[in-house]
Amino acid sequence: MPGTKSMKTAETKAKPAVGRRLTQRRQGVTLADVARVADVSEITVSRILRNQEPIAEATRQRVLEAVRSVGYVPNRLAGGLASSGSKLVGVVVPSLTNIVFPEVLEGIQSALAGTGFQAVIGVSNYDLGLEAELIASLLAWRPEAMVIAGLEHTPAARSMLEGSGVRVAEIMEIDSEPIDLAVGHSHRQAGFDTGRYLLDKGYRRFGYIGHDWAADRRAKLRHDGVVAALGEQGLRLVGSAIHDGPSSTAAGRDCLASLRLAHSDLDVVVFSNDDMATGGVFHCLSAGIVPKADLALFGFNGLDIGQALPTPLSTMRSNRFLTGKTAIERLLAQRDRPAHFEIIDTGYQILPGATA
Amino acid sequence: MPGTKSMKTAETKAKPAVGRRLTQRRQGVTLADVARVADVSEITVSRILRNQEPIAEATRQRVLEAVRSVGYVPNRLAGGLASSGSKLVGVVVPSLTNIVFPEVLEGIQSALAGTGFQAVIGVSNYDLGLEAELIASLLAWRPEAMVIAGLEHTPAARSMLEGSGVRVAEIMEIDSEPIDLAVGHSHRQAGFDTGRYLLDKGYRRFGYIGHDWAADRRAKLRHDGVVAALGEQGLRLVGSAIHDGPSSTAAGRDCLASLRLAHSDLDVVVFSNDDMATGGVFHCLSAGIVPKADLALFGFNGLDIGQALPTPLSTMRSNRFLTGKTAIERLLAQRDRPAHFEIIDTGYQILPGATA
DNA sequence: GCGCTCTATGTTAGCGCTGTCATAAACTGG
DNA sequence: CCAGTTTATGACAGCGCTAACATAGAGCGC
Repeated sequence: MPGTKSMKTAETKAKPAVGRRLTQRRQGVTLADVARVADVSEITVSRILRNQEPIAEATRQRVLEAVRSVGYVPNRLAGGLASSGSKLVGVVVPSLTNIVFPEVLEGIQSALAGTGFQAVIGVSNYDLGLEAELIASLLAWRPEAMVIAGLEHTPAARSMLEGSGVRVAEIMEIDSEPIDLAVGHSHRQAGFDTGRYLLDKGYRRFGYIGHDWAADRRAKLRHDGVVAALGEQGLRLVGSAIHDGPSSTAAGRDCLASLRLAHSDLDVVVFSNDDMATGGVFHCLSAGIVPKADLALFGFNGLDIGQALPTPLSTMRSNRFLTGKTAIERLLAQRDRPAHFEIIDTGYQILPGATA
Repeated sequence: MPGTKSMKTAETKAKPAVGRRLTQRRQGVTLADVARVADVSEITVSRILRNQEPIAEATRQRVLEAVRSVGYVPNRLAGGLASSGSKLVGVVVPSLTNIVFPEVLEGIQSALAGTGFQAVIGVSNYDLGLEAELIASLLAWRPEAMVIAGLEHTPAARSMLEGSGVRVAEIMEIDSEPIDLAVGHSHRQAGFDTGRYLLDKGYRRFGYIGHDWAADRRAKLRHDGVVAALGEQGLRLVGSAIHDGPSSTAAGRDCLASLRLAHSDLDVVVFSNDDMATGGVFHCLSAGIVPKADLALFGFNGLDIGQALPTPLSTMRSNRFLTGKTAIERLLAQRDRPAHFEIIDTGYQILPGATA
C-alpha cells in the first residue's frame, strides 16, 4: 500500500500514481483507466459509452476494446450525481404475495425494458407508515419517476411526493384525486357494475365474502359499489363474511362454508377477489353444491386460476399488466409534472364464466 | 431556446458565470442548505443524519428541526459515491408471474427491512443473455451484494460477478458449484425423493407432465431425479407430456387430458410443479377421475392453492421465503467474499396431501 | 490560401456527499 | 493550573463521472 502515514518528506503526491489496475482493489476500474488504455480523454470514453455524437468509428472501436480488456463497469452513482439523472424509477407496492402486484411489476418491467431505466422496489406490507418511509428512502435515490399503488398515503408521504418534483403515478385505483397521474380503474364502479350485472341476471339474495378492509381499501370500494347497486333496487346484502387477514383460497373456502351455515337461502355470493372466489368454488366442489345452479359465485380480477377451474369463474378482469406498463410509459413520455393531474382508466371487463 | 444559430455578433461568452447555482435546476435542498439553517457545518448535519457519534443533543435537535423545516431528502447517489457504499442489493429473478419468485422476494425484503438496504430488482424472463445485461446494469449501481436465481449464467455474467468482488448469492438451486454462496435445495434430489416416495407407495406406472425445460432448468433436474429413482427399480416413465411454454394451471389440465388419452393405464402422474398439478386436479374433477383412487397426482412447491383444493395436493414444499431471507442474512453478515464457496440447504418436505 | 464550417476531442469545474485529519472546548487529576 | 484526555465540531479533498465550453484539424468554396 503506497502512501503510508510515516512518510513526511518528499513529494507525497509524486503524481497520481496511476499505475494501471495493479492489485485491483474491490473497487476498481474507472473511466480514467479505460481512457489511459485507449489513449483518449475520459470524456471521450464517457461519450462513447453513452452513444453521444460525434465520435470517430476508429476511436469508438479502440475504446470499446479497452473497456472490454480492463473489464470496466460504469459507476452509475457517479454518473447520476454528475448528470442529476439517475435512470431509476421508484416503485412501492403493498405486497408481493397477492399475484396482482407482481403482474403490475411485470408491466412496469416490460415498459422499462430497453429504456436503460431500472426499478427500485419497496414493499409496504399494506402499512401506510412504512409506505411513507419507503417513499422517503426511494426519493433519496433521486428517481426520475415514482409509481405507487393506491391513492391513500400519509400526509407526510403525500407532501414528500409533491415536493420532490418528480413525476408520480398512483396506480390501480382512480376513485379519488391523484397527485399527478392515476392509472387504473374505479373499484367502486366495478363493484357497482358487478351488482347490476348480477341483478340483471335475476339474482336477488346476495351474500358477500371479503377480507381485511383495513389493508385492502380497494376491496372495500368494490363492496360499497355492490351495495350501492343493490340499494338502487331497494335490496341489501342478505349476509356477509369477512376474513380477518389477507385474501386466500383457503379463506374463501372457509368463509363460504360458514356463510352458508348462517344463510342457506342465498342465490349469489360476491367475493372480494378471485382468490377468495376460487376458494368458494372449492367449497362447492367439496360440499356437492353446483355453482350457478345451486349458488352463483362472482369474483374479481380475472386471474388465470379462476378461468382454469372446472367451472370457470364468473368475474371481472382488471388489467394489471397494462396498468403498470401504461403508468411507466406515460411517466417517461413526459418528464415534467403537468400543471393538472391526469387520470387514465385501464378499465375492466366482465368474464361471464360459468359460476353466475 | 437561447443560443440560436443565427447569432453571430456580440460576446457569446459573456463570462464563465461560475457564480453559484445559476439557473437553479429543478434540483433542490442540499446538506448545505440544512447546515446554513441550523448554523453548523455540513459534516455535522451528515453525522447526525447517519447517527454518528459524538453529537451534542442540542445540536442534534436543532439540525433535525432544520431538516424538517427545509424538507431535506438526502441524496444517496452522492452519499454512495463519497463513501463507496451504496446500501443497495441487486436481485435478478427470471419471472414474477410464477408466484415462487415473489415469495423469494418477500423473503429478501423481510431480511432487508430495517437494515437501510434497498433492493434493485431485474427480471430476466428466463433469458440468460438478458440476465447478463441485467447483472451488468445492476453492478453499475455498485450494490453491496447480489442475489441471482439459479446457478446457470453466461460466461460473461459469471466473470462480471466474480470480478465485481461483491458478495453473490445464487439461490433456489444447489445442484452445482456457486460463485460464492448458494442457498436453496437440490432439485435433482427432490425429484429423486419424489420418485422413491411414490415407488414406496406402490405406484409403478408413472407419467410425467412438465413445461418448458429450456426456461426452467430446475424443473428438468427434478424430472431427471424422478427418472433416476425409477431407473433404480428398473422402471421408466410410461409416458409424458411437455407443455411448450411457462407452467400454468390451464396447461396442466390440458396436458393431463392428452396424456390420459395416450396412456389410459397410468397409476401416477408427477407434475413439474403445483400449478401444473392443480390443473391436473381440475381435469380429474371435470372428467370424473377420483384423485389417488383412480390416478395419483404429485406436484412440487407446496403452494397454498394446492393445499386448499377439495383434495389437497400431494406435493413437496420448498422454502422460498426462507431461501430469500437466508441469502440476504448471510450476505449482509459477512461482507467480504470468503475464500471458498458455501452452500446452504433450505430443504424441502413432503406434503402427503390426498392425491397420492 | 482565407475565412468558414464541421467534426472530433479535450479542459475545467463541479454534482452532493463523506473520510480524514485538525481543532476548539470542556473536562480530568495530581 | 497545566498537560492529557475526552467530546464536539469544522476544513478540505476527493468519490467517478458529466455538462459546458474550448480547441484542434479537416474539408470546402472561391
